[in-house]
Amino acid sequence: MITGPTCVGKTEYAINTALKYDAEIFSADSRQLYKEMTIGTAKPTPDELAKVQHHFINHVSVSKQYTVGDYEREMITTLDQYYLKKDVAILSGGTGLYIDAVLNGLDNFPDINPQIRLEVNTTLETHSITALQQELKAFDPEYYERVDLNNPRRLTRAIEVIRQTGQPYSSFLTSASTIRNFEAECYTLTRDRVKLYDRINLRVDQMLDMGLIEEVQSLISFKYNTSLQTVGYQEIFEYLEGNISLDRAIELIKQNSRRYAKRQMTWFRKKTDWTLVNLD
RNA sequence: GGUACCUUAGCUCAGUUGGUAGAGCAUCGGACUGAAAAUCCGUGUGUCCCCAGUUCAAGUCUGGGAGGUACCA
Repeated sequence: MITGPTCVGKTEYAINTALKYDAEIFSADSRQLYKEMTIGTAKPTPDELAKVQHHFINHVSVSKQYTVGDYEREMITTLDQYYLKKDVAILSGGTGLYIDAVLNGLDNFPDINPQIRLEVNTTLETHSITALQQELKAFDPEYYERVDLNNPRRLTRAIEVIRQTGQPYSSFLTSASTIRNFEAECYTLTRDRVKLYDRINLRVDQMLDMGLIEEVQSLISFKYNTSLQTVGYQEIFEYLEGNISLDRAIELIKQNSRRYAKRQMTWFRKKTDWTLVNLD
């Protein structure tokens, strides 16, 4: 497994590693999954994709709602098949939750009726987050004590599970790792902070040269889909709608990419058994 | 050259009647179990431009200086 913050150089490193071990690459990137998002997600180039077989890149359409659960199930099925013919697989990407899902598995949750999520979101909008907090306190006091009570995403998730199943959300959490039929060697790529930020800034400028604005323009009808809740896209939407200048949009993309990188590093820092590789 | 206004955190700025300073953003740190490039939480000792004066006490009042902006010549 190869990970690291955005723009650290995972793509190249993964390809070289894959070539060395005669392996194929399995992406753990929640945005490169989408077919229509290419420039803004810094996907591997066609040349790079041709060098090594890639999986889970250009995997679904932006119009689809794709979840970590979908990802875990499909990945495990795909890997089971893959290991019949090859010994080494390279898992590469920067989405920490997706990596955990593959390596350790998620707990089993029932499928949620989409109608229920809509209802929970309606509660959130028509009342306030307080209503969700109270509901959580009543039906899952244990989780109520632990969650960020101001985090609407976390509360809606917990409440939708509670409403769907009639059981506390926390009752589904076991924190037990799923036993996989493979062994993982984990590497976190890093760079000096300042150099990483320089690379991010440069790459954003390159995305613009490659036609980021046109790509975002073509996706404007999907603006509210989960897939498009993505750095590089939301800012350009704002520019296209005349809310901010292009310079401001570019500045924001750089800044939000930096913050994203920082959040990734926070996530990876906890994984003390992963080997750090400084590329500087 | 004259007049007015401005100079406080990396940036934009608040600072009431004098009691040694605080917001937003940035930065930095953290959380994270099917929306995760999402979402949420926490984080501010800075020659208050400089020098002198008044005062028990000056970011705040007075004088001088430096820099900036606008208008008038």
